[in-house]
Amino acid sequence: MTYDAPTANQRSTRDQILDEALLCFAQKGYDGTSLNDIAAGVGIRRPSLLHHFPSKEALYGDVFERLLSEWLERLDIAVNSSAQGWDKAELVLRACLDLFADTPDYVRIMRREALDGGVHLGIDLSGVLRPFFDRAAEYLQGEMNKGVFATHDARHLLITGYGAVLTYFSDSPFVNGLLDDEALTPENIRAHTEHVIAFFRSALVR
Amino acid sequence: MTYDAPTANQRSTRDQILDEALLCFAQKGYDGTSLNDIAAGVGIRRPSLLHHFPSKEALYGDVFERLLSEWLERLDIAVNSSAQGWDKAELVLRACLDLFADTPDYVRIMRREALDGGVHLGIDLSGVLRPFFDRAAEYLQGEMNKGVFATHDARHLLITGYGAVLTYFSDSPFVNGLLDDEALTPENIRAHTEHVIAFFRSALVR
DNA sequence: GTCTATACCGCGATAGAC
DNA sequence: GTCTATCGCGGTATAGAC
Repeated sequence: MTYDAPTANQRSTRDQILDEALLCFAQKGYDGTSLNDIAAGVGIRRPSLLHHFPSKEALYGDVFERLLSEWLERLDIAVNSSAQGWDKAELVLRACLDLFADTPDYVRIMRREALDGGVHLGIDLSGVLRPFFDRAAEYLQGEMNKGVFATHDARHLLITGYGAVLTYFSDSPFVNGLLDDEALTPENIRAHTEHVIAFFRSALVR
Repeated sequence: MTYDAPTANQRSTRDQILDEALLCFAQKGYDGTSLNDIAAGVGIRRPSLLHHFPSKEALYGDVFERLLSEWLERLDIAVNSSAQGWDKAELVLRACLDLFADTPDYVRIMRREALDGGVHLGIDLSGVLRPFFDRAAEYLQGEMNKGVFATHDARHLLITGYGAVLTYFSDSPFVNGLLDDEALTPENIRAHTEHVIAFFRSALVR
């Protein structure tokens, strides 16, 4: 029998902290989360946590950065695909919905940041997403002008879409109560995803 | 000249506290708001504030109760109107959108509570809104069955609508950045309201 | 009804031993 | 890399004077 090397599926302490921080920040928000909560979840003490990250703010920043890079990566693939018309819009919708289904905690943090106006981040969140927003608005407007999509205000349509896509996941504790069922079961997530796709399709495609 | 009675437009200290608390809780959340913040906004000291409300939680509860009663009151009027078909759906949408346009802070608190799952309230928030939700789902399903509305999953449609109606107001700091303009100017609110109405109309009415 | 003073706790952060 | 110990700050809440 060989020497006990760390098993491959054993994550590093730093990654465990990032995972636990994601969970706590998503559930209780920045101010509602203490470093004690996170450290306890990992099984270490608070000073040990601060050995890996210089401050609470820095830890939060790293959590958010991971979120944002995954989101932008998936968005990039969908946006740069060769699909046309509705197919492309559906690809973008699914890219977001699938990511959010995989990691609903991302959505809750994202929503909290939108509510707070990004005060906990050094970066300008809207600024980062603005290029995607403007490009999407241009695309929608183009398809409307060609008569492929029904006519709506492209920018307000995007905001409505943003709200529709995020809400089911971000407000899942509330949705649980409305549905009297767990919102985030695979079946319910699937049902909601297909609903959102069909709904936007029926509003846009003539 | 008569004796200096409190002028009519001078609100009581208690009401001033409720107003300031609404503002703070909406902007910074429950955990992000200190009683010092609220007291300072009113121009009194923290202990004086605790003379009017027994605790932070009780104050928050009163703020939320005021919000909820106004919302339910406006919803009741719309729901019990004699309108039929799309007209009734539009009345309900406008009842919410108009209230939220008047007091966007209500929306931000409501959203924060939905995110947190109602932990700061003694009441069951979803439980209070559930009767409206169920009744609305029945109505939509009935109109779909009659062929007045296009067919969608009624309950998921309501959640999508909830998200679309709240998001523009709740996430206004983020929307500011996307639009590169103040989301909550009267003109922009009006544009968004009309967009949401038209959008849902085009998805539902055949 | 508002004030001062204070008790008590948990927070983020630092220093230094092992 | 993790720990104990400690600091300073700000939080909620209470007691009592005016």
